[in-house]
Amino acid sequence: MSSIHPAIVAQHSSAPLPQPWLERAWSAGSAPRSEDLIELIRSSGQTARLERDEMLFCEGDDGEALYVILSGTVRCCKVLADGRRQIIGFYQAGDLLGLSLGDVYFYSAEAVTPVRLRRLGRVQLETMMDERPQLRRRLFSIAAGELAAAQNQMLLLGRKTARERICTFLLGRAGSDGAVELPMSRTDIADYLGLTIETVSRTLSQLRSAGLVRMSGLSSLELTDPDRLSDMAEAA
Amino acid sequence: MSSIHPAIVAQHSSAPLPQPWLERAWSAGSAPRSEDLIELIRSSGQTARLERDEMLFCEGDDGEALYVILSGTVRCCKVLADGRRQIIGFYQAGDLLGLSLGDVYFYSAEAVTPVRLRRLGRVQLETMMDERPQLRRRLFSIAAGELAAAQNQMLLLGRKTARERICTFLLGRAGSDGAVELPMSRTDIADYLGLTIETVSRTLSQLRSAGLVRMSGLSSLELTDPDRLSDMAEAA
DNA sequence: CGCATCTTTGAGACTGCTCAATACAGGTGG
DNA sequence: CCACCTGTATTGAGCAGTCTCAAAGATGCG
Repeated sequence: MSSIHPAIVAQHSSAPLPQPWLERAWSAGSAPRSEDLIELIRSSGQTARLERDEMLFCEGDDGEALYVILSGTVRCCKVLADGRRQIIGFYQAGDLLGLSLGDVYFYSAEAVTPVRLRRLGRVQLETMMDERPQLRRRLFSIAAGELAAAQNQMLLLGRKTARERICTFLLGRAGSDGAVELPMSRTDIADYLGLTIETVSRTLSQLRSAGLVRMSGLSSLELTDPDRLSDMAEAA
Repeated sequence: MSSIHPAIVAQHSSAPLPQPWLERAWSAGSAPRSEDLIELIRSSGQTARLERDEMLFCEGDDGEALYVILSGTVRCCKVLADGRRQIIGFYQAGDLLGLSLGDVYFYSAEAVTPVRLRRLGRVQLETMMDERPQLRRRLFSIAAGELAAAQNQMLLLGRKTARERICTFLLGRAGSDGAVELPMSRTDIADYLGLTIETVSRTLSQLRSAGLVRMSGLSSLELTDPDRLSDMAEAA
């Protein structure tokens, strides 16, 4: 049950920081996430890298560090004894991982794509939090956003139809131009939305037939009618 | 994967504070929730009361206060345009409400039973947090627990069968003696577990026929075989 | 005691799942 | 560069668990 630990490579780079996933999923969000926090952690942590499908940490491991993703996509998941899996969320550049710094991590984190990230030890983090009220508030606010996202997902999983789930998912990942990148597999999408891969695939095909999305390759598509899609996301 | 052991729970001198829901749902929890925080808020807030079904705050309202429940049960829920409802959680004496102090509340809070609670303004809370590192850590830890509970619920809603959901729910609410109090209606339970009232009712009847629970009235039952129930909670 | 509400039980329908076959994409070697 | 091969995605047919609709049985309140 211990995680494979990635090589820690002391290395700096200043890649662009795309909008974090949370910002979009959390429409009622408080202040826009400032980059200072991320900069701070980036500058005080160590860099790590993950291969595709490599595990960053495992459910049950000691929660010893907070991570900032510099590039790539990470999935966090919980698994039942018989293998059924629920993906808690996908995280991308600018997002924080392992925020629930209890004694242990409550979920496993794995790389969907190759990932670069920075690691900040728990002690170091707590020191920083004690010293900087502003950082503290920001982290609290990010945790609140995470909670709000989780609750939205509970609504989706508990009460939405397959089509609504897919539409919600696509809208949540769409850029302002309607482009959607899906670096994760259909299986990952299914496990995130509480469906099977077949249902995901079928539903996407339906949306395509209905002229709501245009698909260009397996991992990228375009929303051609976001308004209608938006209606479909919340009402059958 | 067997039984849950709510071992702890020492006797408290004054008001009997039932174990907060979080403690039980969050098996991997950090330090047991100390009462000092609750005492602190209790002593600095104003008391409020709610009638049955009365609303404390509504999704979208300004998140101006944190509440501690003194007695009674509260449900927090999110609702879709067409009325479908998802209950995010049930909260009881000792639990905190409105922790996600963003600008607005992300869900509505309503009284399941008559409720007494204490209210602490946001400004007041932030002052207290700045002054007391320990309080701060505790609140952060509680928020983390809330997040963990939400993620467990995502697993339940996304991947568990009706029977598994009911079993998980019952185990989560059982005292050490196997007694379960259900102050909420079947509709509330259904909306919490992502089911319909009929399915809830049928499943409870099945468990009773199978000799796993004994029902004494609508709102209270007893787990007669927690181990078997526990198996059922995670595997069909 | 009577009424309104909630719960339980039943029968049938439907969404999404399972199992199975085909199609596609990406990488490998000739 | 193309044929091959493996893993993933799509499509199809049938099934099952849960939902819907409906009625009867409890419960609680005035």
